[in-house]
Amino acid sequence: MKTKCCDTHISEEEAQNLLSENGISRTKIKTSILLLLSKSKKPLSASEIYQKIGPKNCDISSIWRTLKKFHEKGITRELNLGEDFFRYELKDSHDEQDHHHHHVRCRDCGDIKQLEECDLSAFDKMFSKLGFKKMEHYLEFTGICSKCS
Amino acid sequence: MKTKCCDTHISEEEAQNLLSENGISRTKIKTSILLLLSKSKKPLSASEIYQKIGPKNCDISSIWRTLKKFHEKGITRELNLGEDFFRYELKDSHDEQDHHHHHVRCRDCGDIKQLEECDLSAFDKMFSKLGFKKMEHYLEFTGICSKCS
DNA sequence: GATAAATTGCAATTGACTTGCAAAAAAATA
DNA sequence: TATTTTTTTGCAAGTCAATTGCAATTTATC
Repeated sequence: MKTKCCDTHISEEEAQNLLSENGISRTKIKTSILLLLSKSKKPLSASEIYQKIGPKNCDISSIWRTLKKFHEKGITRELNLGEDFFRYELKDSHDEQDHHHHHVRCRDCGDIKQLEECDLSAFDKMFSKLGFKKMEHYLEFTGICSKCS
Repeated sequence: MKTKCCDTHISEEEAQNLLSENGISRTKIKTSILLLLSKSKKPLSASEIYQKIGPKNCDISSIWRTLKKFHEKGITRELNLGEDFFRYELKDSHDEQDHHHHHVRCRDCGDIKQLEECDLSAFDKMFSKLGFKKMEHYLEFTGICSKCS
């Protein structure tokens, strides 16, 4: 089953299939979180998800456990956009190479936009198109060092 | 006065001058933090600094306040290397353009190395030279959006 | 439908980071 | 140098994201 990270509505049935395919119980909360992530135009934080589901309908700890499990299973990506918390988005499940994209966040209002291209030189034009100024970027690498592999 | 971000020992006097130049009180703690950052081969976290200075010799809140002030004055750079805390390094005080570099962090042992070049295509070679594998990179942008400027 | 396994809510806990306040140290002024 | 003003410090308490133990509930398995 193919899913896209943002702004792609998946049905409740598709969400449940995604859970089954990954050996995860098909519960109300997990389905809801998948639907929310698929509908959102930007990656969501745990507390945003919590607010959307409704504090009466679930506990924040259940959301954290779900997000952790999704991340372990490779269903979602955990993003740090320079805020002091993480955001989560669905991975494209048919994209073996994990063609992740990037985001621009306004340091003033916090608005987040998704970038469609991933060539650094191309970014500049895109930023002016988007109306963004005073760009700063954050680029870091992780890997497995020689001692550990 | 010229300082380099990592692995450059500055003297106590140089550290104190750096403080004065930036209108910051020349206290023992602030001088110590500058010296530690200049000596370290990798960016340091607040708690690493706290351990090195010695918990009996200062309070962690003073370290946080100092790091915050250094950051405000542009003396240091605040880095998020995909951990759940920040690391700090000295900026090169004579580098007007803030030619920041990047880092590789081993997802296994946490070891951090500094990259000397900043051309994305050049990174691949460097990683094999460093013996790093299974690279992942984290690239995000922030800026000021049209609504806010 | 009964049993085993996983998930949930609740409450308590950790760890990064912040803040108010009074005492101590540094800077400014005479 | 002595005195006043300003800044910094330690301590304690607090915030907020994220984690964990446990008993009750739900889902999966047979």
